[in-house]
This record gives sequence, structure tokens and C-alpha cells, in this order.
Amino acid sequence: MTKTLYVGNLPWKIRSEQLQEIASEFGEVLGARVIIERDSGRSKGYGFIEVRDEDAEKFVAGLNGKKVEGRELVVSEARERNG
DNA sequence: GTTGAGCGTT
Repeated sequence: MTKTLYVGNLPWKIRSEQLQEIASEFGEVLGARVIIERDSGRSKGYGFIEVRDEDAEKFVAGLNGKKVEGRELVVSEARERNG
């Protein structure tokens, strides 16, 4: 089973592939997705990662507050899209 | 050439 985590406070330059590499140091990242504005092509400054449900707590503990490009990431379990 | 709390584009 997998769990989706919300990742906020991302630097503007960060993309999905960067996010996956950053998160991969805490475990296996099954998927990463940084929200990019369709109009401007720039990052919204937050994204989501998909990880093992059993590893989700480790990602939250590791990524939350992690310094990336001089900014601390904010990680928590993502909300449900249908809600 | 900018900005900074939040929860998902085509």
C-alpha cells in the first residue's frame, strides 16, 4: 500500500525530479509530483510524493524541516482529493 | 530578473 505526502515550502526552482531525489535519501520514493502553474510554468512551491505506507512516517520525520536550497520543507500526510 | 501560505496540473 502507498501513501501520499504533502510537501510544502519548496524553493521555486525545485521540480518533481528534484523532489524525488531529495526524498529518496529517506527511503524509496514511488512517485513525486511538484505542482506547476500551467500558465507560467513556474512551481507553486509545493508538491506531493508517494511512498510506502509503512515508510510515510519516516519521510515526514526526515523531510519535514529539512533544509533545501536554504528553505525548510513542510511535510505532512496529503489530504484526499475527493474531500 | 518578483512572491511564500497552502493540499494535486494536463
